Amino acid sequence: MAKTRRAAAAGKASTSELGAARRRDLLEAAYTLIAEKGLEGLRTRDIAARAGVNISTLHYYFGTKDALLVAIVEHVTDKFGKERQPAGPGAAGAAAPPESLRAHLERAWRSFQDHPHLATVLQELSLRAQRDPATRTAFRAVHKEWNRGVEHLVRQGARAGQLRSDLDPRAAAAAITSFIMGAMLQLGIDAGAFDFHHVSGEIDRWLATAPGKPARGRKA
Amino acid sequence: MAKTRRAAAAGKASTSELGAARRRDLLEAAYTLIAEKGLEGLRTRDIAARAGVNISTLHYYFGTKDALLVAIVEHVTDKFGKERQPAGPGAAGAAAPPESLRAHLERAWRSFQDHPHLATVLQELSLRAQRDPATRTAFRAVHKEWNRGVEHLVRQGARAGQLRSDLDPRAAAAAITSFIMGAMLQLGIDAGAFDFHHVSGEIDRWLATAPGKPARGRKA
Amino acid sequence: MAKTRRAAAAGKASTSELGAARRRDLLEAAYTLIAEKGLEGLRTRDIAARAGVNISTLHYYFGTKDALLVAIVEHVTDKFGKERQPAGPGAAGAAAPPESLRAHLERAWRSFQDHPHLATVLQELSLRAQRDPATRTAFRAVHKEWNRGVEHLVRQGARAGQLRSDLDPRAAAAAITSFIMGAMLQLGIDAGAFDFHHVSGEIDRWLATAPGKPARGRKA
Amino acid sequence: MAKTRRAAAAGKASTSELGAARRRDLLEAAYTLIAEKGLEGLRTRDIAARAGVNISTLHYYFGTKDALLVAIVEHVTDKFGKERQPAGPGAAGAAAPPESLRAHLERAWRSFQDHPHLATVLQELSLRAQRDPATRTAFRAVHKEWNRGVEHLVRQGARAGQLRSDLDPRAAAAAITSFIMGAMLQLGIDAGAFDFHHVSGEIDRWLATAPGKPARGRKA
DNA sequence: TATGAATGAGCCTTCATTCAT
DNA sequence: CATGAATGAAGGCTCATTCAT
Repeated sequence: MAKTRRAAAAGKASTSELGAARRRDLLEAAYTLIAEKGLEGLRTRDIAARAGVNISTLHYYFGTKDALLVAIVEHVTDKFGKERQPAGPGAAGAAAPPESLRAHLERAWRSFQDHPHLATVLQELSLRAQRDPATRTAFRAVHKEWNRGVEHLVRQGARAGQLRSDLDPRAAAAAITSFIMGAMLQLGIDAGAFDFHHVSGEIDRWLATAPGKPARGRKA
Repeated sequence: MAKTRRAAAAGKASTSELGAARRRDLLEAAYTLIAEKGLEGLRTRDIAARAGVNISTLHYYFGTKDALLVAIVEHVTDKFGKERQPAGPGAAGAAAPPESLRAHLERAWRSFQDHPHLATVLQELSLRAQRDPATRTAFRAVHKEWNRGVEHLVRQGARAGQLRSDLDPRAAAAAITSFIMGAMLQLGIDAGAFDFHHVSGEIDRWLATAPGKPARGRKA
Repeated sequence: MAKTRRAAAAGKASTSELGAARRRDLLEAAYTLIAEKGLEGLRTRDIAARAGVNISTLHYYFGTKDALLVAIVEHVTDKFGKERQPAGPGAAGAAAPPESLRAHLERAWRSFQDHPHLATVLQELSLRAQRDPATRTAFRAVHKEWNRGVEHLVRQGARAGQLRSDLDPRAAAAAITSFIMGAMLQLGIDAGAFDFHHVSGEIDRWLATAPGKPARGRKA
Repeated sequence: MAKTRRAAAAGKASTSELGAARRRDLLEAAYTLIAEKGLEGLRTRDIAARAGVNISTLHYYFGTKDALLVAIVEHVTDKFGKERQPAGPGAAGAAAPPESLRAHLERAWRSFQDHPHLATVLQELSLRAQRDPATRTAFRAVHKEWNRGVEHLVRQGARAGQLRSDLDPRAAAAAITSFIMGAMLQLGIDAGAFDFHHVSGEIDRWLATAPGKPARGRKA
């Protein structure tokens, strides 16, 4: 792998409804397996088996393992995007009350809770992105969009008086997204020693207008 | 790999001075290669080749690739530990003036700058730790020590009046270390869109007693 | 195959006596299999099996199927060279009586008779040489040497008064070697319709000084 | 391939005009690809692609790759036959002046020059014929016809007094056709070291009545 | 202590072929 | 007639590991 000898000749295959379904099945299978075994332990045979198709079918749809991996990024983007949708700038147009930063952190947390694989897969892909240009390109979009979303939240919070007015929205967003990613990493290493709720509460307090009392948690 | 067919029978070999040197050479070679190719692309043959020994020699010293990987964690711990030493709790006993949080962030940053491989290797191992118990166990120590170090810093900063007094030191430390790890990840994906200095400055401002004006940076 | 992704990293492996033997075994196995199944049907697994070693051993010694194929050319060169040795320019230095052209043709014929695979393998490689530069380079040497040998024969024959004096030795040699190769091809297609003895006798007669009577053969 | 699991059930399909055209397109595509990539590199998908049809269509018309290959022989026979037509026995009935042997060689040469693929394909099929009975059977006809044609030429030349009277027409024809085939092989290996014109001139001289002076060519 | 040689298990990919539409 | 989708059976190659020396 790694050095794609032949640019994926396939990928075009998804004309029919059924073809699209097969593609989704394969991507979903790959997604789950990445979470379970890591990219290091990902085998095309296993993907095909879990999707209930022959391994040749996988190549028929994606051509190459590398190509499938790139497609996975988009797949995850969709998954992840849907989770964060309510916070997206687009949703802000409605009369819906702006979501607080705290709520965003909570929802991000819940999202990872509900989709236990998401965090792992995201990290795996992040790492791969550092070495593989194709993955990187595809992955940047996710990050940009995510950062922009949080930036928007911060701006709203500040305007609404919920957050300190001296915040640099862009930098704050970068800090927050970084924190979330790092938190996932630490949780993976030592779930018992890291209380997401508690820590995210602390962060919220840093940014809040009225500095409430520090929460007394059992661990942090 | 993964399922070690035969528990590492070796590992005992490091009695002599020369043996210890060979071990170090191999570990250093592995360390560099992990940074360059990732765990996914790590090959025992390459490690041996870079260390200038036969591949059998590698197995003589480490028995198994898995065993070598565990040893790598300790190796990295040492490396990383030395970098952070001045900030370590142990160093606090001296009369040395307490380091500011800002300084810590800056130094962490510089440390990654000086050792460009460190961040990558740390991430790779973090990810592996999530799946491999042996790695996890070995890796937890690093994180715990690191978190404790930062916690100590926060406590000092608060006591010295440089940081807000209402901080939860433990949670703050967890947040900060998480941020640093996440920042490394984001930097790997899109170095151009992430200004570590600027963002860490923002964080520093959140925790500082006197909320200075937000820095006007080009990007964040 | 075809486009060697990685230039054969191996090939160096033949230091010891035993290693050289393994190499020879593998080449001999490949040689036989090419004759039996053709290059089209040549499988590395079969080669290894016939040589009585694991397929990995084959790659240990040759690195690539392509590399092995190039090595085969040299192997065949040796085989073929030994057969033609008496006619070689080098052998002419001795007091040995010069070999007649007829004798050369006869011996070439007997050589192919004794080594039934030789002709087939030679043809397969000739064909491959037209497309693969590596094979071509290695194969040109054989042809050049062969042509030179026959040219020498013609010159000697003319000088000795056995062959017509107006021959262009170089052109005659080219014609003769071409004839032999083409004859092998025709024999492969329709052995019953091609009597090598008879035809080569005819050619000999064309070049001879005293035009003897045409041989009355059963078929030609 | 090789061992056809299911005897070609198709092949019957060519009733309509359009069907015949499709067949021709596919054969022509296969013919070109054999010349370009060799039988070893011939892929049914490539053939279909070059013919502008789906790969299933190929199987609809020929059933099997093997069957298509047999059909190719006939296709080539036609092609080759048309080129040699003026020299064919059939054409001899007319009052057309008999073609000289030299002219035949020249024309054969020009034919290969004009149809650069022909020689290659012929050789590929010759080789295949040695192993595959079906191909062999189909291919023998071509050779027989060709040999008979040349034999006819020789006979005419002798009768007309242009060629030596002591020739064995059958053997001479076999020698000449063998030479041509071998020459094609050598040309493929080392075009720079083989001057067809010069060499065929030499042969012509051997057979001619009046032994002219050997041509002084640059190379042979 | 160190290594050259050898291997078993497995990986990604290819390709001729089939079948429902 | 023609095709898109799917597959079984390899095929070349890799890699961690072993073992005699």
